[in-house]
Amino acid sequence: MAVDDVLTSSVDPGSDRPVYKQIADHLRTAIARGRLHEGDQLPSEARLMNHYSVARMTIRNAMRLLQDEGLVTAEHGKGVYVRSRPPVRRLASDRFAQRHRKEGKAAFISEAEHAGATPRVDMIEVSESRPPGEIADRMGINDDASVVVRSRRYLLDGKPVEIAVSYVPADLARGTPISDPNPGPGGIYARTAYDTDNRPVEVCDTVMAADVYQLSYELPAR
Amino acid sequence: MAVDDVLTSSVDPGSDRPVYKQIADHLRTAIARGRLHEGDQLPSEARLMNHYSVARMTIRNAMRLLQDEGLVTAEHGKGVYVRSRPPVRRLASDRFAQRHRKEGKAAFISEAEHAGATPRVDMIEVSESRPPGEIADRMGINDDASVVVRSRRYLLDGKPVEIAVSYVPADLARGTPISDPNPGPGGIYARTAYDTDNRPVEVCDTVMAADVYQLSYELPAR
DNA sequence: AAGTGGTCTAGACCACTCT
DNA sequence: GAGTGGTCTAGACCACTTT
Repeated sequence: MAVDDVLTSSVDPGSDRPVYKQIADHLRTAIARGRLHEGDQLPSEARLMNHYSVARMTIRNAMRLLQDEGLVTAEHGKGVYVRSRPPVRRLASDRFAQRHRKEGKAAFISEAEHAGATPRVDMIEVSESRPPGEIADRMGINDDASVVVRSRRYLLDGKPVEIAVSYVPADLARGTPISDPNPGPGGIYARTAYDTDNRPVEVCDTVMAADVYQLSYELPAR
Repeated sequence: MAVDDVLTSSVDPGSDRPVYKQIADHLRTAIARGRLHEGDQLPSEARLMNHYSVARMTIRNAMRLLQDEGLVTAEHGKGVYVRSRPPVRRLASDRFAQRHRKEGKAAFISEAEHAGATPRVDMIEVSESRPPGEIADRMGINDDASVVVRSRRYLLDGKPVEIAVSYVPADLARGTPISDPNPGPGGIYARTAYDTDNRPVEVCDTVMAADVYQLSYELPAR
């Protein structure tokens, strides 16, 4: 069995490198060298505990590392597998833009349901305040300028997978549906023509769960 | 103290939602609502254990969640802080392309040293094989076409932060420095003119550690 | 020395999947 | 029912930072 081929090495408890990282190294190398192929099941936690003679937490820390790296996925009750297919959702550059153009919510829900998950969007907050320094930089405005901040959280099956915070200059947003917690169908982009001159009209910070998303971009070599 | 303002709520052990996620929710909300500001220190693990009456692992799981979300950073011996500055490295779209154009290694090392970290690049492997199905799709070539696979791992202070695997059609790579494990100064892009026709000449999969990188893009609204 | 997060042990019970 | 990963407890020792 391929699973057993992997269990050939041992760890050095006296090493500077933590044991769980050494174990993760072994498994990562096994994947990189093709001893574990896409879709293969990794040895179970019990097996790995037994092989390396360590506690379960140590194995789980190693597994978490590989999950964070996107190399494997854990399936409750089944096992841990070498990642083969795109994960739940993939965002290519244009699709990404497309989704955010539609201001997320509706597109997120339809995509999630298509993937068989239960979506939820909550923590919708709208407030007017000063932008963080970095945001101000990116918008090319002053630190003490006023911006409308909109934040939401996206959940799949109760699990938060994305947090989006967008900033729009207050003088552009005031009195428009942007400053309404529920902008209605179409989202804020149903409004047109904010791009009358050359200044940025929105900055959106998006934080996504590393084990749920796979981002894919096409970049010019230049 | 701001730290104590956060410790106002309790968890429901009987809830379907795991306790550590409930705790993460509390802290996340505190950050979102501004009760914890950028740069603020979160309550220590000991404090949180005491407040929520849970084991340390439960607190650490909550913290890990927030770290994975990029909301906080842990500093050994000091504390956990609400993320304020860009993390170790930030990759804007063009800088990203730029770095990979230079084929990573040299740029990575100079950037890392500039950030005060000790860089290492290892696990450099070059082999000729069949592309994974998804890669073949992205390159617009057949599953049984031959590609040159180059993989490397980037480490900061011994911690792997990035894994890059690039694929180049074998007929383009064969006999060129691409198929040499050490392509010499300039990397493989020192070679010119692979873009004679319209087919992709390289696909590069990059996996980055979620708590080290911050990706920033500018996307057209279209 | 005291406080912090990092690693690790050795258990426990649970939810899920498969047979 | 057996096997799997998910959550949780209650400790321990360590490395790092600050006082």
